[in-house]
Amino acid sequence: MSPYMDEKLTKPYDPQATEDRIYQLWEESGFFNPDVCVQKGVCDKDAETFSIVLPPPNVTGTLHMGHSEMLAIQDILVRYNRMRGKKTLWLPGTDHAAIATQTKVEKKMYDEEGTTRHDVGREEFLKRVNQFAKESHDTIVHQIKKMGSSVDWSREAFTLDEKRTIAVRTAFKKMYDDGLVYRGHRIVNWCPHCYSTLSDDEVEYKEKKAVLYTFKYAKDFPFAIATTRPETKLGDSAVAVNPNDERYKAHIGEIFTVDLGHGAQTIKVIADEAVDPEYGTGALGVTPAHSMTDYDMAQKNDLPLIKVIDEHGKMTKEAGAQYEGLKVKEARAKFVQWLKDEELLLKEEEVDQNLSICYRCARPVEPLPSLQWFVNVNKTFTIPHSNIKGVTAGQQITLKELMHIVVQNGQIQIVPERFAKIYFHWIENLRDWCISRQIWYGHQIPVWYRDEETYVGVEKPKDAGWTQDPDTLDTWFSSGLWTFSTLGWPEETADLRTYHPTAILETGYDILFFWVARMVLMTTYLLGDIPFKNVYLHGLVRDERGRKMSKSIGNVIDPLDMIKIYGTDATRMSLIIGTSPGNDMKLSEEKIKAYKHFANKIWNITRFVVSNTEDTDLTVKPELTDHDRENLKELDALVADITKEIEQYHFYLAGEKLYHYVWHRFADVVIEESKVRLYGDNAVERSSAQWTLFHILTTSVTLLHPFMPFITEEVWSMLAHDKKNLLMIEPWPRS
RNA sequence: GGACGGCUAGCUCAGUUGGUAGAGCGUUCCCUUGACGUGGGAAAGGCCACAGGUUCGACUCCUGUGUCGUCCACCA
Repeated sequence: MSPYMDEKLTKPYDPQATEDRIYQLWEESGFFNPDVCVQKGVCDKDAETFSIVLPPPNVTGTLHMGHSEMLAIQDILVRYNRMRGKKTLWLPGTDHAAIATQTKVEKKMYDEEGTTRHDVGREEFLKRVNQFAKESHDTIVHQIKKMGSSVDWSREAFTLDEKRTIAVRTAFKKMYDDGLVYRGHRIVNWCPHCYSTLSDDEVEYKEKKAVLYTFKYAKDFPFAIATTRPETKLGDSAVAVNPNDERYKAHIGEIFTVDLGHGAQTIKVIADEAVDPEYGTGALGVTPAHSMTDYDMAQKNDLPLIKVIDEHGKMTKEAGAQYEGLKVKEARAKFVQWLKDEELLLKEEEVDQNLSICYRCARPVEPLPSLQWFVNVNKTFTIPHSNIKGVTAGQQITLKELMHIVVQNGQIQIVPERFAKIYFHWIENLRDWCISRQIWYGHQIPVWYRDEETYVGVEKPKDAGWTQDPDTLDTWFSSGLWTFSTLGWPEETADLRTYHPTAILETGYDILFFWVARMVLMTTYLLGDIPFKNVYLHGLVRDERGRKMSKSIGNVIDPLDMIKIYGTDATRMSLIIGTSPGNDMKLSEEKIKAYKHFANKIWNITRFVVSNTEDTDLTVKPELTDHDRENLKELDALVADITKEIEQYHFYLAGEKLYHYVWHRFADVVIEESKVRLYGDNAVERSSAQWTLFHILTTSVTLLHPFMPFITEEVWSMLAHDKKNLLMIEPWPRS
């Protein structure tokens, strides 16, 4: 018991002088690591576990408010459960973020030395990316610590480290052996600028004005077609009409030979339900090589693919000598001119078009045929064992079905619930997942070729003459394994047995498909289990006007700036209160400031309580007045309420209720009423008030700890009680 | 085209088993009271988007409309 008030308490609360010191204290205690907690008796060896994996931030990224929000929510969950006596693990790591990182380094190289990756070669380029990632890694880790995150750094992982590489290759090989991974010549989303494939989810859409051209393939062709991409028509092999369209019915099955100025081209009239008779002329030029839907029609009707656009976004030889090498737009102008000259062009009109663009560079995506690796989501395979409700070992099942069933049967609960519907809808529309990328940074595909042979394995084949597939895997392939690759899979480690499935995955709704769904896919397939029992989706942090925070608008609020000015606790509270799962939040500096005031209030309450209880032995509970009994009853009700709200993931409510209680009940009412009693000469009233104030304060900071870990830990250390432990391992109050 | 979400005090948002509404910030007035002016006290301010329906009673449930936004699909 300290007889004197800590000197710090005589001054206003200074987060800057407190937070780093406290974080170091926590780290040194080892309690972020559940093994240490077991060793030191903080929790039982057989205690119930609570585990979450940190959604790994991009290794080359910097902390933004979205990260802060996610770290705050997860830290609340983790600290709460640790205090509840669970064996609690929060496993951190970073993501190599293949294309994002590669692009960053390429840009840096180009800006600084004017070189491209091809100038320096693959090996040298990767050396540079790795170096860059390594440096950047320390920045993001430091920033995660600044948020107060109680993650177990001893278990830190990286999606591209050695262990994760083994996991990725093991997963790939298993899928290959089961026929779920295949190499095929398919129409893929191709970004000529990034020079790589994109998955369907990486394609975004933008409304744009476009010209719809109506023209005939030839003067004697019986009808016209309409298109916004005339240049692709050089690769047409059919024209499709609706089978019920009376205008064209008679022509179905006819075959025409036309010449669009680059030689003979065979056009067959086919029927397909997908054709809308109302649009354009009701007849659709089928370009199997450069349209997903046209490709499907081509498959059904056995039509040839004529690739007229190449990977650089330029016309190929097949488009004709006069077009070869031209950019798409140039070719379009030239071909339209040709149509005009030939008097084949009937109409030009402006229409709205939904243009496919690359999510990274926002440039148009070219669908084109390419030899790539895919995950087959519709192929049945035999699941060797299963912890999945409704699925038994040995059953025939598809990846799609697995993804669907674990949410359908409630084994995975999504908060807010409405996202389950969105998830199901996504699965329904899901096509095979293109997983190969033509970039260098990432997991190189574990496939080796020698002449006509193909070898798939975890290790490179021993004998000579093998060449590894140059492509790398979609970054989400490796992050899909995250909940168990971080725990040691494919080895059957104690961690894997203890902490998997994880309790909850907390992330932004914007990566529900990219990541959450892929984790479900990988885990159900590889482990026959779920990756997590709950999914909590937070909204996006926007600026005070509801706009996305972006560098170009200049409306970015940097969490580190806010931490510096207002402290981490205030920043965390501002991201928790007034928000609800799945809904975007608007953040302003004013809001953060308000919680800085709250931190100060806690500080001043502490000063008041400490200075008025210093002369008393608080370990002995005195006789309590009825009034104080009422006060404690109210506190008990608060404990029950806060516990309930956290259990239900209502952090915003728990935080708000704590704020309200501490300020407007405890400070404004209980403390105010206590003054007369503390300064009066009734000994019973006085000691009852002292004990009660002290008890309410210790309970309040305990309840507040998950939300505002720094100030509460600091206050705890200055209270004159017999509890020497850190607040972070103090048992959660019972009501 | 389909689905989903928001629409509650000037602003940002809560409101979970239906009983005519709350918080923060802001505004106005008062208070150098011995924890705190990063404070305290008081006050103003809302036909809870609109229209129907269920009900003794609806911000809360149902139907429809409007509006803003998001996601998905896609017409070439």
